[in-house]
Amino acid sequence: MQNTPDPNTENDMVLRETSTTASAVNTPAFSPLYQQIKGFILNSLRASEWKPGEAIPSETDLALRFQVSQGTVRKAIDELAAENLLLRRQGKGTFVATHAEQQVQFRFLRLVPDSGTRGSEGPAQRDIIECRRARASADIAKALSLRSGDTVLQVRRVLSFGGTPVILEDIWLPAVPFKGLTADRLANYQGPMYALFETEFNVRMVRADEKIRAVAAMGIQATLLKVKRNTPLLSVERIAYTYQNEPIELRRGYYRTDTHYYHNAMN
Amino acid sequence: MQNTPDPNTENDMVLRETSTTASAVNTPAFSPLYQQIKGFILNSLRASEWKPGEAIPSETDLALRFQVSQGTVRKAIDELAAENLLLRRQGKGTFVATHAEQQVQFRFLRLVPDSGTRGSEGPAQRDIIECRRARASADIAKALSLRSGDTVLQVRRVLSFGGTPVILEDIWLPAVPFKGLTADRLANYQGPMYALFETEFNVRMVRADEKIRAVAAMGIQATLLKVKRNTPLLSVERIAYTYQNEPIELRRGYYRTDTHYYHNAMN
DNA sequence: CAGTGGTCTAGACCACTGG
DNA sequence: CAGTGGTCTAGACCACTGC
Repeated sequence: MQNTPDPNTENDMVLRETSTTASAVNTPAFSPLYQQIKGFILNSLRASEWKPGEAIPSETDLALRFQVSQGTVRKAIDELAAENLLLRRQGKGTFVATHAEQQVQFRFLRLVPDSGTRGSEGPAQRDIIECRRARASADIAKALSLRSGDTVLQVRRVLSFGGTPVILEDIWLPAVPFKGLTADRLANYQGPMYALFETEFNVRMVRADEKIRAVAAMGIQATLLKVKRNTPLLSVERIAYTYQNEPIELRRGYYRTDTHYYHNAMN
Repeated sequence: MQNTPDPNTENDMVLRETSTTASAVNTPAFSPLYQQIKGFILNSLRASEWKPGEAIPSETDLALRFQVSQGTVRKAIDELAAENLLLRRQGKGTFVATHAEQQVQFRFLRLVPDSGTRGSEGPAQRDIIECRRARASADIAKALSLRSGDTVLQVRRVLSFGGTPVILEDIWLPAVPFKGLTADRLANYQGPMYALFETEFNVRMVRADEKIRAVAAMGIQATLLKVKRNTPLLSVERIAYTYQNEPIELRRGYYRTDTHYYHNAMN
């Protein structure tokens, strides 16, 4: 195979067809090979062809499959690894990232204790206050790309560290992909909720957006977090996305920041 | 030049000397070539050999200089670009990142208005309330890696959007690198403060850590931000770092979050 | 030991910028 | 047009893992 891909080569795995037609105006739409391979891998991930924690085919495998050089596959995987979708382990292989791994657990939880690091307080105590089916209000529906009135699951829980309640969260999930989720299931599962979502519902959280505000604790919040009314709390509204930027979870959290702080590292 | 670097080759720019001695035990300390090149570039940046906004030598230049292939230089630059230290522009060159660029302005300010995007409210109004020399207290000194009692500059300012005060900030800077900084200089400068630091004091902010809490507005804060006492405010403590992870600024901000929110995008 | 990812090369060609 | 970064190749060898 020459340096310049030969358009006449057949059986070329559908790739390499960037802007062949060269018709009239515009439509350059140049898309590098590695981007196309990235797209293919992304599709396989989305289709759960390779599951979180499993290894994907080796670089040489994929290179053969796509009829490209290893370096090209490598660049595609590099980008996916940089986006935390894949995890490379030298000598072993490339693996689909998962929230179940010890190291990257609570990847989206930025609250850390004033002294010590996360985990130094021991495991969090998790109390499910509520778990019920409901109809999506307009704002919930909008956040989750649903229609108003669609069925959603609503979960309310409190996380405590060392016996002190620190986080109160209301979580909304579209009912369809999470069919069968119950309070029991949540309460009995060890490990992060997002790990449960992966193993039980084939939903992997890939990205999240948070809007953070300072608010005064209202009645329920004050009660559940055991603080006085009007205590300042951090309000954290999170929308989490799966592959392809589909919103799949809305979470409204209230954090006590008298013993913890929200940490944001910016590069 | 063969594929395997020949240790006998002379005049090799000090590079390529990873673990030649191969003495007794351990000390593998394998360091890839591209890491060494990355280190060299980092040193040049630190030494202000190439200034923010300027182009660094081309990839082919650097490859010749280090006697390595272009791909190796490329990988070094790739990583630095991913860390936002360099900025690649196809057809033009690779540039030292700067806070003066329109696109990446306010890279560390995560507060955005509830409606519209940042900047949609027009430029911020900046009022310098105070700018004075002081002695570093224990906690300030610790944050800036100084000794208690060392001279620091303290700046207090208010940022307003559409006439409403939204941000109150206290800023501490070590006096030495910022010699000559005055309230006038700050007040008259157009553009982000970090851009001023680059051009006037050769200090480039490269990374920052923020600790975020919800607090109740105290007297001074309430007055300057024109809110009632005890209004919940976002407390944002930032430590900004230059190259080599030297802390160079401590900033304690109080943000009103009734019309704005702190945005955190997590990958 | 074979198999994986990680580094490095030398060279070709493409896409973009500006004079 | 020359010069820059961006893509791609084919092949070599290194570092690490586990059987």
